[in-house]
Amino acid sequence: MKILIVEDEQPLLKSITSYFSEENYVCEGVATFNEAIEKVHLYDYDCILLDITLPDGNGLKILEALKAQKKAQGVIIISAKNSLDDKINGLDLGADDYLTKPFHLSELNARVKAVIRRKKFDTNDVIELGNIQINLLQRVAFANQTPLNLTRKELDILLHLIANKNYVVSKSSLAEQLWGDHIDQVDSFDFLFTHIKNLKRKLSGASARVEIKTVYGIGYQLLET
Amino acid sequence: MKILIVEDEQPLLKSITSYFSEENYVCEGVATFNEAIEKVHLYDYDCILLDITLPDGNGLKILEALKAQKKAQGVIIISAKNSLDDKINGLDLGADDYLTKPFHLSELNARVKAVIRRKKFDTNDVIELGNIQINLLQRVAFANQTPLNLTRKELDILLHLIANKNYVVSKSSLAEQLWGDHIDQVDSFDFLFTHIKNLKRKLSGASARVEIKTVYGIGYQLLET
DNA sequence: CTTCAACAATGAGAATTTTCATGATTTACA
DNA sequence: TGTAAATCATGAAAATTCTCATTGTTGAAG
Repeated sequence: MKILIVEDEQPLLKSITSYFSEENYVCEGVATFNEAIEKVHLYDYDCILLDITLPDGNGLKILEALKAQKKAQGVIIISAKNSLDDKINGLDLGADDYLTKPFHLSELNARVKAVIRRKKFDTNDVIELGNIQINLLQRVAFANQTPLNLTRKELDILLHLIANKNYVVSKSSLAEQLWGDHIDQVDSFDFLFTHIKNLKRKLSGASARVEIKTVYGIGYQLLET
Repeated sequence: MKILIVEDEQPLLKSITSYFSEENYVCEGVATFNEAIEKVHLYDYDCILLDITLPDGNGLKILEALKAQKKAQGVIIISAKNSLDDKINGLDLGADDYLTKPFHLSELNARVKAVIRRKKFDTNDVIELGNIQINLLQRVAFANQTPLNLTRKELDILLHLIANKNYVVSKSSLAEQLWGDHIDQVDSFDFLFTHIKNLKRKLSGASARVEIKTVYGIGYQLLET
């Protein structure tokens, strides 16, 4: 997951960046209107955190620019508490969520997760990746026309990996996805290993053109092949 | 679950009330400061939705009153969009969440759920009910000192029933609790019946002083005996 | 008071999930 | 490099969860 943080207050920018880096996001932070415009044209992000009160231009302009190119990233607007009317404008212009300062980083985190999820999955009921197709409504997956017969947990893992395609997903992130907040510190990832093994077997058995690469000590990474 | 809605705009009050009734909450709605104060002193609520711009007094006063008596209900403040500074005051005065108009009822619903959950469970790691004890951290349950050996799903069901003690919990509500948003419309509750059966067996087997009463056509209800 | 249809309980078996013991790989570091 | 410790893969067994067929119950309508 890659996010762009547009924020002119340096301390806040730093704390957001370090928080989300900690959460295993790839973060880029910029402090000015021009940098933001440039980044947005050059790279793809999964989510953009946008402070709309920038010194060299109104952040809403960036929102318009984002809408013009139609990439699939989510946008969360951050604003100072005295500019609330921007909320209406921002949401109208296509932002996905809105947060006023001051806020807790955990709240921002929750919203980023929600926005990314919505963007990735909610709109289309069928996900395609390489020769894999997943019908989210029926929760069934195919590789070429043939069903993969994934179990619930296997599908959950696959979806989480697809949502973070090309990025390394930590074991604890996967565990959280599978088990919600039931357990804070999982003492063993045995069950994960097993599910990953079975998932890999089914995928390669159906000659799916994806690879689940294991990243030693960290987690797993899904790549198209 | 019982909630009090304090809101002077009649149409909004009605729509909130009907929405949450639909969601199987017991709702009471009042439109004035005095009514609210009275209700709050007479009854216990799990959550109070509080519009702080009332005609006959500032809603924040109610918050103070709530803090004075220390019942365990959650409070969510609702305010018009131009009174944002109330947010700080409200949260300082002990509100649990804050929402500005206009909002989606589903968002309000999500926050109510979150607040109730936090209030019910997060603070103390051990729940007691009758002769039942549940350690939430280890997720183990006892009746008198002996372990009930509940499985994950059984414990989830029991917790959801305890959270709604004395109220009838619909089957779909339980199913959602067990399965998250995986399935929208469950076609069969067979798995629920089975888990309930096993849970009942384990509870009575350990002579726990609670009863899971089945409410024909609706769901289940947990009572102390 | 019956009868009927919808709903719920039950037990058995199938499928999935989890645990565990063992063996293979990777990495750090001497 | 070589070795040890940590991490991961694997297969089999145990535990849990889910499905299904059957039986029992409930409440509404005649």
